Amino acid sequence: MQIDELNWAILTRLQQNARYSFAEIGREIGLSSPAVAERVKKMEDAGIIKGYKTQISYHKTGHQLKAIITLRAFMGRLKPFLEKVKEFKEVSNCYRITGNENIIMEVVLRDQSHLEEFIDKLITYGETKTHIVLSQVVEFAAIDKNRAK
Amino acid sequence: MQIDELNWAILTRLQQNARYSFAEIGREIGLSSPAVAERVKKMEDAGIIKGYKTQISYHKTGHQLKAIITLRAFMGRLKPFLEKVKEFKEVSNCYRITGNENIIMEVVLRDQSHLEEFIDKLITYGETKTHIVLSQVVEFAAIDKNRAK
DNA sequence: AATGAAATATACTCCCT
DNA sequence: AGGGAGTATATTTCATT
Repeated sequence: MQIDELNWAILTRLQQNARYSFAEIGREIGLSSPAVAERVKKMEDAGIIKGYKTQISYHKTGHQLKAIITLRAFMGRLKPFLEKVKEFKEVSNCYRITGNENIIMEVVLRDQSHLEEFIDKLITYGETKTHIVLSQVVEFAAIDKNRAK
Repeated sequence: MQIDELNWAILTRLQQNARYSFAEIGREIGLSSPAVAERVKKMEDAGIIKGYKTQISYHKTGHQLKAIITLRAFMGRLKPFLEKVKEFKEVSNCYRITGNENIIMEVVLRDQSHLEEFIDKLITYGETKTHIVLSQVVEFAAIDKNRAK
């Protein structure tokens, strides 16, 4: 499925604010609201739009720290980890990557003792390296048509 | 600001789907829609809710690869990098972290030549290490009340 | 802080082009 | 693929408790 100018205009707005109304988007790009709704529906069905998420502050929900943890899995322990990681509520994002480490994850934690606990849960799977997040410089930047320039 | 049971119930639903209507949330948790709207407004004002984002497929928007790149900045080059990184459209997320590397970023790229180009842009700022993302095991997991258990 | 009601706005469905 | 009309639903505002 191709993404034309109008669909990019829609995607730009929905990435900014997922609660943008179809009517408002339509007004801005010169389309009726059913037309916007139909385009959005098609982009959802095509998998271009994957979902609508609310970002919440980890800090204001009682979590003092965010960390990036890499894992270099022991022989035969990668698969069990991949099964288990979905159950770890601390993990916001987890990627399988190339390189010396197999896994990189973003975790949100109550405090340092919670970090300690969490690292302990990982030791049966592999060697870990922990990096505490000091600040977030860029957060969830939108993908735009000209990203690839 | 405290987050009571009802607010957690709202946050859970909005994290699942940012386009959930207040009326529907209200029906599920036993509140009128103005009550839900008011609670959401307060959580926005308090900074608990930071925004509503649409997730789009980088693959289906013409980007073949995602990578995690770490940067170990040269002396005096961290600050210039922090200014500049916001302009790099390739960067979705960028964190300042503790440890041997100062910076970790998630980047979305057209193809390998685009990766090469991008790494070239970074060489004046520091040493980089690149990890190609093979798959995403956990994506944007919701923060829930019991994450911290 | 929540409700119910009224006014406004939006979304959805259907038909037409 | 989009417009327009009609209906249903949602949001917003406000008075009340």
